Amino acid sequence: MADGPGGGGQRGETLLFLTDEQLRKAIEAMFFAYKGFTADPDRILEARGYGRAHHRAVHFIHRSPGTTVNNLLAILGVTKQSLNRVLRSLIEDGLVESRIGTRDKRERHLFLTDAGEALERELGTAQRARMRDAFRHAGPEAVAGFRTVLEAMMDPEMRRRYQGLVESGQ
Amino acid sequence: MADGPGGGGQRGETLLFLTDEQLRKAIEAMFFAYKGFTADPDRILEARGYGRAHHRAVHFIHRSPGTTVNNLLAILGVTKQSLNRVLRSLIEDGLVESRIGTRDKRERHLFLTDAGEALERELGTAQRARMRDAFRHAGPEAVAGFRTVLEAMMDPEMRRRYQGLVESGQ
DNA sequence: ACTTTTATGTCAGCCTTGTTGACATTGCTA
DNA sequence: TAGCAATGTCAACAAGGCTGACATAAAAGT
Repeated sequence: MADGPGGGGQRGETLLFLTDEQLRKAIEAMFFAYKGFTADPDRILEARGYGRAHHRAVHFIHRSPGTTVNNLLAILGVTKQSLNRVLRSLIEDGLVESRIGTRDKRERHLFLTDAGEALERELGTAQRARMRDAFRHAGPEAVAGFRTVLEAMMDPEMRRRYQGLVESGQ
Repeated sequence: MADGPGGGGQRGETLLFLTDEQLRKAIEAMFFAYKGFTADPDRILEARGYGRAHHRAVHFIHRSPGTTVNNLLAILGVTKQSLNRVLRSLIEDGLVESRIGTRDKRERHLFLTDAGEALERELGTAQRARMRDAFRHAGPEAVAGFRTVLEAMMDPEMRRRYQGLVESGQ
């Protein structure tokens, strides 16, 4: 009972006394933080006539070069029609290249062109800068806690996918 | 140098060695977690023919009953036309009540009706349950870190607004 | 060999939710 | 009384979700 705010014991099966009020604050924090999280890329994208959907596509193609359309669909969790609209404009603008698969010729493998990499760098640099500043202000223990909570908040399937991405790089 | 991943010293002016790789993981965690964060409310809203914008309006009216339209505009960060569309449907459906201000009769003070409170409860319960589960799995230190990082990630103006909300309840 | 399934692309149309610009009303304030 | 503030509303547009339907090519199964 002398555990400080939130009470508790060990990680994993902790007994936390969380009031609705505390949870509501966390919910609002998530809302406001996500606004900040997307603010910088949004500004850059707007100048180019792109939106958040383009950013997501560029990001995941950059981090997994050669990924297939189906892979991307699963990660982004949108319909192929929605993704295709975005992908088409990126290909037309010369930011993404789509190569027919060698093993399976039905698949399209997606790559960023030099121009695509340049945009990714611009977006990623801005977003990482914000994240880095937040991390520096919060300190290392906070960063660890942040990642832990975020992972616990994901849908199980997304968490699996996220952790798969983290470990294997594909 | 035996500080574990991320290195570092004390909070506030910590020296963190953050690789782009680590930051990219955090960025993806934020993306996937936000999906989970909104997933449950989205399902409930869809059944009622509402969207996320309705949820946000209902949430902030619930937490600050009697708030004005201008207040809500500032918190949500959208145009009045966009908010008005959502607000109008909520009022028409009898979830929100708009009362003319007594001191300043130009202002409209917004309240949830019983039906509005019922919807808020349904949405809030689902979202808090997810947050609570995530917090329990992560443990108290993680929760503190989570909140700290989120706050640091907000735009300064939004952080001011958020902290104002937290402390005064208005 | 034939059939089915898979991967992808595309067209059309709809919805929510954001935007800008213009304009009207009411009421506070200088 | 003039001007500014708070709100509502109309119109038009864009991004990015969605569904449904259909087409093609290639792999896989029988």
